[in-house]
Amino acid sequence: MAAKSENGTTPGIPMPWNRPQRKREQPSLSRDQIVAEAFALLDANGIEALSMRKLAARLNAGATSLYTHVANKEELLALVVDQIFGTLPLPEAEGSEEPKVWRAKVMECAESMRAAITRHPWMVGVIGDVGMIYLGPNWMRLCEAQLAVMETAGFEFSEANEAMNAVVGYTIGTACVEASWLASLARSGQDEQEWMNRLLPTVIEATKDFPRLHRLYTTEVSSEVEAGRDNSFTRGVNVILDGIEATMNARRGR
Amino acid sequence: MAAKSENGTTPGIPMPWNRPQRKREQPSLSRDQIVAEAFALLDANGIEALSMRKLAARLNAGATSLYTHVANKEELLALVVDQIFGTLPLPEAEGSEEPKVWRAKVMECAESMRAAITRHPWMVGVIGDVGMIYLGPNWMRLCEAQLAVMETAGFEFSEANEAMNAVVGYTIGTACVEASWLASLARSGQDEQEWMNRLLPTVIEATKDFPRLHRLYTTEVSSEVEAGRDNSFTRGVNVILDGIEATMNARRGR
DNA sequence: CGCCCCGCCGTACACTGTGCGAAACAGTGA
DNA sequence: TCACTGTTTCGCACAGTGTACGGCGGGGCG
Repeated sequence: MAAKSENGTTPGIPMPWNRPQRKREQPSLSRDQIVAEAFALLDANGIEALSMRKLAARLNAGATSLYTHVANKEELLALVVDQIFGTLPLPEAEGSEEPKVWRAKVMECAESMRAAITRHPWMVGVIGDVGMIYLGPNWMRLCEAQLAVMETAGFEFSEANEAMNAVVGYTIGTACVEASWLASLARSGQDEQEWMNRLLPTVIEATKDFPRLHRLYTTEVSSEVEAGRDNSFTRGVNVILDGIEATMNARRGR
Repeated sequence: MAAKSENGTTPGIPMPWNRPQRKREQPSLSRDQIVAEAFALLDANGIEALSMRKLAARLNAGATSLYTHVANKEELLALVVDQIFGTLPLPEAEGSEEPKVWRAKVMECAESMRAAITRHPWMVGVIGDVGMIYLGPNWMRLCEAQLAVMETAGFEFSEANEAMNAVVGYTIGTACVEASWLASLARSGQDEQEWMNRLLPTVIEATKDFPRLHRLYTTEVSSEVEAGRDNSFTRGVNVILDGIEATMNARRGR
């Protein structure tokens, strides 16, 4: 009773000199720190390396402490994803009147978006868990900028929206397929070329009944896979841009 | 002692007449059954309703029994996904020489693929976990058929491949965005229109700094959201097909 | 009959996200 | 100085997860 308040020899009683003495030594935890560390963890070891406990350990914090800054894991992931989109360069609308200019701007935007997804392949596993990604501020900023480009290029509002959806849809779809490949590649821990060499025989065997795919895999993919993917993507976007431009010209013509 | 072997009144002692009497009554468990039941579970309650234990319970089996038929959960998911692609109609190549015909065929293929994804929105959360989906037999059959259509339409091999990638990429990307929306909608348990009405004010508030998006959400989306998505998708595919056709015409012209 | 093999399953392990209540702390007013 | 308040931190616990392992029991074969 008196022992407790006065000398405190009872083990576990906090005394001034051995007290942890951290007077909230840092802000200690902030949403930005958490997001940043989660990002690092994801980039380092993929999606299954991110658990609330591991993340908290990295931050020298208790697992459940995170929940004062982040509602739940889903929200955390949404924040991380939107932060990625925040690193992409925003296209500027000015000077987009000429076809070559806006095409280049849209192309660059698509390429950087694809690069972001393939550089962080774990994103593919995240967009499924997280609804509402496309309502994040950075994502919206990106969309707004791209719409602005299309509008100053001379598109009507709904045309611009359609065009953007086409490009963005293609970009996300392609990049997701690529990223799911890259993610399973990262898990295997092997070089892309080497992993390809190991996998190719199986694929060729599997495509035995499909002559066109067989030809595709035996001839096309054989060398420099990465550059091949880059070129393929660029051509795909160009095809879409052709379609978009044709649409606008048709409207002007009539 | 004697009671045990002779009259067996002790509870739990197996006696011939109440013995389970299954002489391996069925194959009892098969890969197809497992996949089918997993599919049902996923369709009923989404991705987080599928655990090996729950699935096994549905099949009156022990949890770990599944592993004799399926390597792990990832493989199971891959099987389920490929089975979905197996239900899609295969386009036939014959008669695809005329532009209207092959465009219609490709369009139908894209639409059915999108329909499959949006009807089973949990797929979005799966394509991330599972690499190698696009090496499943049914998926490959689909690709082969689409390539055949493009080739008889007069495209060169690499052109056909490019065209298919463009359409498929756009389809997957768009459908995934839609499905992620639909999945979070399914979790909310509300009607799409109602959920939209509840969400729209927030979105409009959030887009305050982005005039074009603001306009988009205040005017465009207000009514009949589902039909709107359908039309938007169709127009997107048409834009891409325009681009593809232009590419071919350009080659013929030179 | 005995043997082996293989499908089945109970148990166990390591790990997950997160609710709850207690603690530690900063700030305020008396 | 003290009590009180609101916020942040965290240990514990719970209900689950995927799946490795070892045993069990029955069918097929010698």
